[in-house]
Amino acid sequence: MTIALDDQTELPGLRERKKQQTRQAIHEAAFRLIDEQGVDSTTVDQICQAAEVSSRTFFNYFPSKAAAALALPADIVSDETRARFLAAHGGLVWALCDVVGSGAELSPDHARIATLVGRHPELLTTLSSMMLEARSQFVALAAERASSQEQAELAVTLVMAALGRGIGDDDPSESLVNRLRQSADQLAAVAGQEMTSAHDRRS
Amino acid sequence: MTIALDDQTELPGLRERKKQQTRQAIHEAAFRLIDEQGVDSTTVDQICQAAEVSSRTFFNYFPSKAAAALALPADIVSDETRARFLAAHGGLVWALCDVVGSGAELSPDHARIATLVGRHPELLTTLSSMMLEARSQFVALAAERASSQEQAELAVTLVMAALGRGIGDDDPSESLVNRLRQSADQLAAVAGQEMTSAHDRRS
DNA sequence: TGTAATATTGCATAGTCTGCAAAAGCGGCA
DNA sequence: TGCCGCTTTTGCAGACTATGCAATATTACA
Repeated sequence: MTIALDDQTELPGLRERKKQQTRQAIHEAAFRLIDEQGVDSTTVDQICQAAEVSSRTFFNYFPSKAAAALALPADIVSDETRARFLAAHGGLVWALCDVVGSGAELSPDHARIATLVGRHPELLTTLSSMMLEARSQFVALAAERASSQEQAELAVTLVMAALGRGIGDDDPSESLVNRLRQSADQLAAVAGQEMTSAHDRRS
Repeated sequence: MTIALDDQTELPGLRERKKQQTRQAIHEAAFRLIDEQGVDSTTVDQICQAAEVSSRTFFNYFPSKAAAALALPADIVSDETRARFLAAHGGLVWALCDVVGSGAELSPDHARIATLVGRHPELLTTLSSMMLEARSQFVALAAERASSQEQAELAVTLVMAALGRGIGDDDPSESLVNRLRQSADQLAAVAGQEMTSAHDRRS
C-alpha cells in the first residue's frame, strides 16, 4: 500500500503511481472523446484504445463511460473535509457551503467537469446519481454538528439545492463557496417572502 | 387516435385501450417482480414472460426495467396541471406545492411507487433522473407566473427539494400538498435561522 | 370486405458489464 | 541477481440491455 514516513508524507511506490496513472489516462481519454463525439457515439472500446488499456481494465476502474468522463473520487467527504467542517465557523448551512464549495473548488478538474456536463446534458443523470451518494455522506457529516438528524438533512438538502444552481453559472469572479451561500440566501428569501405574502393575502 | 364527442369526453377506442392495457401489464409485472427479487436479479425477459409480451414490445413502451417499474407518465405537467397552477391562489412556492403535490397524489400509484423506491434504493437513480426531466417542465410552468426566470428556478428548486423530503415519510395522516408546504417552511426556517445566527454570533 | 394505419414480433446486431483463470509486473528478501 | 508472494492487467466466455429493420398481425374506417 503506502508507507508512512514522517507524519503527513507518504511514499506512493511505483505500483500505486502506475495505478493512478492508468486511472488518469482512462479519464483523459474518456473526457476528450466524449466531449468531441458525445456520450452515445463514444464506445468503451474507443476509450480503451485511446488510453491503451484493455476493456476489462477499464471496468476495473470505472463502472461506465460516463463515470470515467467525470472521474469523481469515491470518498467525496475525505478526512480533511471532515476536519475542516468540524472546525468551520458559523452555522450549519454556512459551514456546509464552505466544505462543499471548497471541496469541489480544490479539485483542479472542477471547472472542466462542469463545462463538460454543460455541453453534454446526457451526463447529468450520472452526475446526479453520484451526487446522491455524496449527499448521504454529507448528511452523516452534518449530523455531527446538527442538533438533530432532521436538521442535518434539511441543511444538506438546502445546500445541495444551492449547489445545483451555483455550479451552473461559470462566473469565475466569485468563488463557489460564496456563490453557494448566495444561492442558499436566495432560496431562503424566496421561501420566506412566500410565507409572509401567504399570511397577508390568504387564510 | 381519439374522438372528441362533447367537450371533455373522449372515446379511447379499442386500439388505445389495448395499448394502455399492454403498458399496464408490463408495469404490473415489472413492479411485482422487482419488488420480490430486486432490480438486478430481475431480467427484462422475466418481466416480458410475466406480462405476456415480447421483449421487443417491452422496449417499445419503456426504455429500461426500472422505468417500467415506476411507469411515470411522459408529460408530468399536463394541460390540467397547467390550468390548475395558473388559477391557484397564493405565492409561487405555495402554488407549486399545490400542483406538484396534488399531481403526484392524484395518481393512485403514488404510494405504491414511493414504497417500492424505499424498499429498493437502486431505483433512486432512475427516479431522480426522471425528476430532472420533470423539473425542467415545472420551471417552464413556473416561469409563466414568476416575475423572473431566476425566481422561477429558485422556487422550483425549493419545491423539488421539499418533494425529496415530503415523499419519503409515508405519513398518510397528512396530504402530500401540506407536507410539501411544511418542508418548504422548514427549509426556509433552517436557512433563515442560519443567517440570523450567523449575524448574531459571528462576524 | 378491402385498404391504410398502427402494434407486435422475430431476428440480427452493437454495446455494456461481470466472473474466472492465465499472464505480466511489482515489492521485498536471501 | 534470482526467487517468491501479491496485485494488476488481460483475454475469453457469457449474460443482459437496447435498437434498427422487416415481416406479421391487429385495428380503424370507408
